[in-house]
Amino acid sequence: MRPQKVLDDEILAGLTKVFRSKGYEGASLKELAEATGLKKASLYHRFPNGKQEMAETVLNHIGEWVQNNVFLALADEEVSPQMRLKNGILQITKLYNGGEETCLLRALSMKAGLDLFNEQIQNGMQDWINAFYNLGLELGFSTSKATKYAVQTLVDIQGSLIVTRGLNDIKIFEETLKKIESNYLE
Amino acid sequence: MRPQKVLDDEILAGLTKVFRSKGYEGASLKELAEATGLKKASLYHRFPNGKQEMAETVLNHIGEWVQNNVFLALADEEVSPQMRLKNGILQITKLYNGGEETCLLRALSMKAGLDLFNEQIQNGMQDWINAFYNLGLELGFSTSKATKYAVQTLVDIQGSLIVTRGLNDIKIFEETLKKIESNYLE
DNA sequence: GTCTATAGCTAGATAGAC
DNA sequence: GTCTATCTAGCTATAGAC
Repeated sequence: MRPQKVLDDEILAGLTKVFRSKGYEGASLKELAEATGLKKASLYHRFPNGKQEMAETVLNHIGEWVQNNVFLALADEEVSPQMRLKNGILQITKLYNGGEETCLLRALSMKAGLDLFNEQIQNGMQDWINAFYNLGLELGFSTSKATKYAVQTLVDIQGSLIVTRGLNDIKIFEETLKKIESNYLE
Repeated sequence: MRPQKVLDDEILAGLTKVFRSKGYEGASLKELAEATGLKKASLYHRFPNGKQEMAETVLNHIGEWVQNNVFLALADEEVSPQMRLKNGILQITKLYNGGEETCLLRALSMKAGLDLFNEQIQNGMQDWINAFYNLGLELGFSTSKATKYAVQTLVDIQGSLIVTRGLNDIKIFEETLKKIESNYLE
């Protein structure tokens, strides 16, 4: 068995970078190949269903990362709800590289991507809301307040990433994370 | 002079619909032609610089609409600041068709579009912030509070449109507009 | 498992008849 | 001003050598 020229992690990192910045239709196989260091044909060996499978794999991989880092921090029963929030927000900062990176769910949310990944996008967003909903309950919120705050938190994250990119001003993302934290803790 | 087969308004409407839903790279000339009712070659007659010019035209056209409707309502000195807000939000609902339509600035905000339309997108977003900043001042806010609220309003609009699409739940957009209104008026 | 080469198609864009 | 026809380049995807 010939050794893999590129490790799986590097492949995933390359695919992720391209899909995040270019979206589904904007990501060409040429770019995906260059970003992973593999040739196009080799990519098809790893992902027989082509571009769609590559995007699905990236979606699942980021989804797992969020589960194992963001949501785990938010639900960690070892520490206080206040501390969970702080830790969760730290993981969110990491996920979006301080506001430099866009959200993959959003990047795949133009018409073509939405049609293909409708379910993953919907579930992914619902998971975010659920994670913050549960945190709200732990902080003593009513169910309706917990829901309201959870939805607003997702709106804040998505909106601030958009505006951060549009205005090329990372402070908007940073301030929004601070606002989310103080929202829950006041 | 041969009569134009399709009125300019219909052409713009078709281009707008496609760019909004598909983004810049996702919008193909085939689709743009079908949506406008013109053949590709005819589109090139109207827009000699091709797809980029079509997107620029749509950007400018929506920008003007926003100026003449949303911002005008928000700045109308004939009525009270409270009423301006109500009217402005009505225009925003119209702009996004109650949450069914995405924001063009966002649709053109993936890498390729950002590179081409950086300036229009940045100016467009800054205009939104300025409009709400001025409204805040009229309501007696300090400059720092007015800035904070204006940025948050843009974040709310962009974020709620994303989450509305992702969850396929238009109530998120509706509730966000209500929240923006009560934010300013309480 | 990776590569070169290429198929088959669609993209954006143009020429020229009417 | 609109059309049919076509160009070239790029796309996704596959074949087959190593």
